[in-house]
Amino acid sequence: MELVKIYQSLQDLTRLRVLHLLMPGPLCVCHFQTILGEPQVKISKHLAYLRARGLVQCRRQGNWVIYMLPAKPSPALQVNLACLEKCVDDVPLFMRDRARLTKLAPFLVARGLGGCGPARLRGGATGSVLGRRRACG
Amino acid sequence: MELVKIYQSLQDLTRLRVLHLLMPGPLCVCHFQTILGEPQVKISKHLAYLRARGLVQCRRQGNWVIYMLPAKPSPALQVNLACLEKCVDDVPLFMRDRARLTKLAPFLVARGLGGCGPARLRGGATGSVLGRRRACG
DNA sequence: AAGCTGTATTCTCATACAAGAATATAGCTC
DNA sequence: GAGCTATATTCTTGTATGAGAATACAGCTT
Repeated sequence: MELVKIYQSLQDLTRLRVLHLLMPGPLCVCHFQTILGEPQVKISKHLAYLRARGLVQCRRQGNWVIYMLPAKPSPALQVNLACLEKCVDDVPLFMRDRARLTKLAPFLVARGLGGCGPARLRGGATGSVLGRRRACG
Repeated sequence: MELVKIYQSLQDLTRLRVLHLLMPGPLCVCHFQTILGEPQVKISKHLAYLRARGLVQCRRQGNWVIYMLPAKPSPALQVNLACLEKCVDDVPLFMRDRARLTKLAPFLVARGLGGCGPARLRGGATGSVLGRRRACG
């Protein structure tokens, strides 16, 4: 049942915010972090969750990974995204997210075809060696 | 976030079927059992779940308990129920549920203001003594 | 290749359920 | 009030998932 998977995906606030931010267009991970103000792991795992269920797709662009809604979303997904947008239309948190998204607009323009712009945030990284599957191309 | 609660409630197939069956009008528990073909406990617990989150209301009618959608559903709930109906419109399982519902129509007419009609199924009962909260009036 | 930046995955712990068995209740009916 | 019917709740077990810490990587850049 695809519908159930969709609802499962929508059952988390962070994921709702992510999807809502993707409606206007693709967005790169670092922007999610900036806009949502959530830690890197959290964002990344929710994106992975959505990816695994086909609610989003992604593409690597140099060092950045750009997420977007599916090119051809299923009817059920389309309907539900539309529904989500309608329901969220006057919820402060979601409006604020969109407002922040708008502020990033200048960079987004460049981002459309290129990488990311500035946008600094919390969360660092380390490094080591291993070998498993990767998410994007 | 009310929306999250709604999506959590919609994330289970049995609950989706229950809500879908309630769209045309109130229904008593035994009919859910008959139509869905699921065990009594399962139905009862999902109804309790929905009740706890305000997605359904119920009223006792003698020995039976009639469930129905909220008299005044929130905008978000309304939108999502409409969305659900749309998404489910051509899914065999849901169509079958509705078909079965229709077959029960004669009883439903009587049920509207009264109790239940026939409709037998699995699952018995026992009896003992204790004291906690009840669900309906 | 070394180091850095951006992002993903693994591990661990805690909690939310889902399902079924057993049992509890309420409201009949006799 | 005893027994029955319709429905609900408790207990138990297994699984999904959420959050965070630590770590793994990929693709720059130098």
